[in-house]
Amino acid sequence: MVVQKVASHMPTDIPDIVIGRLPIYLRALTQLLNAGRTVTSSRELGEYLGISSAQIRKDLSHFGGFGKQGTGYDVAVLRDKLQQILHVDRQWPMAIVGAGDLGRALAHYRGFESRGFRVAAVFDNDERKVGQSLADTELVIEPMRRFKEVVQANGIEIAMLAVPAEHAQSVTDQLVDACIRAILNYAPINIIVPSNVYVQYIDPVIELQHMTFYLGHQPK
Amino acid sequence: MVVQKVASHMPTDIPDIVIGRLPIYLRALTQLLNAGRTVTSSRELGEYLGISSAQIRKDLSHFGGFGKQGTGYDVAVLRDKLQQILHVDRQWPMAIVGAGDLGRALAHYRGFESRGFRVAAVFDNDERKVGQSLADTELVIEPMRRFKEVVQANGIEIAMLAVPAEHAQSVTDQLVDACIRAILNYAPINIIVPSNVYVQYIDPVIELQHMTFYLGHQPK
DNA sequence: TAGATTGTTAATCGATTAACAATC
DNA sequence: TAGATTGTTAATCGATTAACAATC
Repeated sequence: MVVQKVASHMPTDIPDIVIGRLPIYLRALTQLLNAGRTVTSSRELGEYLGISSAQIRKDLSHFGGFGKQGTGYDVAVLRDKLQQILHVDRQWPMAIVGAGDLGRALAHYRGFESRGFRVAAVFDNDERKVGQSLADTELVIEPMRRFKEVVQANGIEIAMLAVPAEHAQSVTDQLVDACIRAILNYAPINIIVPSNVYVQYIDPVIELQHMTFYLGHQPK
Repeated sequence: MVVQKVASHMPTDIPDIVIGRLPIYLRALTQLLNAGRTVTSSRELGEYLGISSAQIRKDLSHFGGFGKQGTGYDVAVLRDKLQQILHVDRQWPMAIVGAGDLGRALAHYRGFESRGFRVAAVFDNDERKVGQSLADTELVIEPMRRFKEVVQANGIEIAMLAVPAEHAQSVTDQLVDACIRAILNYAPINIIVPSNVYVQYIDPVIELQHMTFYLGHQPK
């Protein structure tokens, strides 16, 4: 999806749709690397991802020439370059807001660390949840009144929003007030933010409905 | 988002990018309806979603004229039309494959029913999990060897894939073998399917990396 | 009626692809 | 060298927007 613009203010002249493909390339390269591959080509990568080789070369050319004629790309080199371009050659501390089933699942997810992120804090306003620690983590659920303080103390700029839809906007306002700059919104609702805050949406139903259009009329 | 094509075989001549926006419109209309609104306009909807009014009118015009000059759109009527177009004027039974934290969070998610979906079965291959029932649901975790049978008995055509990346492809092959036609893949890996199977991806890290590109270089 | 807003056409804008010289 | 593949240019394709007649 990739449906709503990331933000109204784009600090580069590289098309946002190109930026959106870079993480896909990075993920594929990591897979190739794990499979022991050392070189690849735009043709191979394209066939694997269902993207034309020309598009991959064009996308990468916005950032420089990373390949070698006749040979292709060094997988490790290209992965490192993409990590730098996407600024995930470091670990970004993140806040999870909402400690329901989804927030907890995200807190336990082991796939962030290797890809540039780390869950630094979890918040919820339910007093029964505050103070609970999350199994297999160092995390303790904090109350929202401590949000700003904890965010500042940990240099957090990214929040994952996992609260019920009816609270999403008011909680978003708190995130913005605490100078959060990027929000991954799991609530199935549009949120309104200042133009210097980036928002991406994850709503499984949106993706499911996209597919049911094509599935057509006769479910068994 | 919306980065990989939904499928190589498109059964209509309406652009897939248009189809991808319809669920967003539907979600916004439901919100408006919940807020008690009875009419809206392409201008209002567009401002709310950050989309031009012309685009909304153009998108809808692929399916007919649902508005009234001078007045706009009846919210309930347009919502019903979009539900029909997207084939969510019914409930699609779905299988969840993988009963880890994420699979369980999905099984407990209360947001499917009102939007055209229902979790009909949950599967896992871990014998310690098989037979467990999921709190507040009618669901009992089934072993994968029963997948085909349960899928057929329940008329399931959609699966949500929530297994570790290293098992995603082999499990996908099992889904395809059981005639699953649409897969929502939560594993952070590209999966390969026949061209008549639709796949959508949800990978939070992809969305996060899209945003860190813009966040730039100095995390505090 | 006057004001508002649709549905649609044509113009613009931008993204993708094809092709190929350069070169490893 | 011959074969392969890059990076880039120009052509094509497709999506978005502007504009407006129709009309509620």
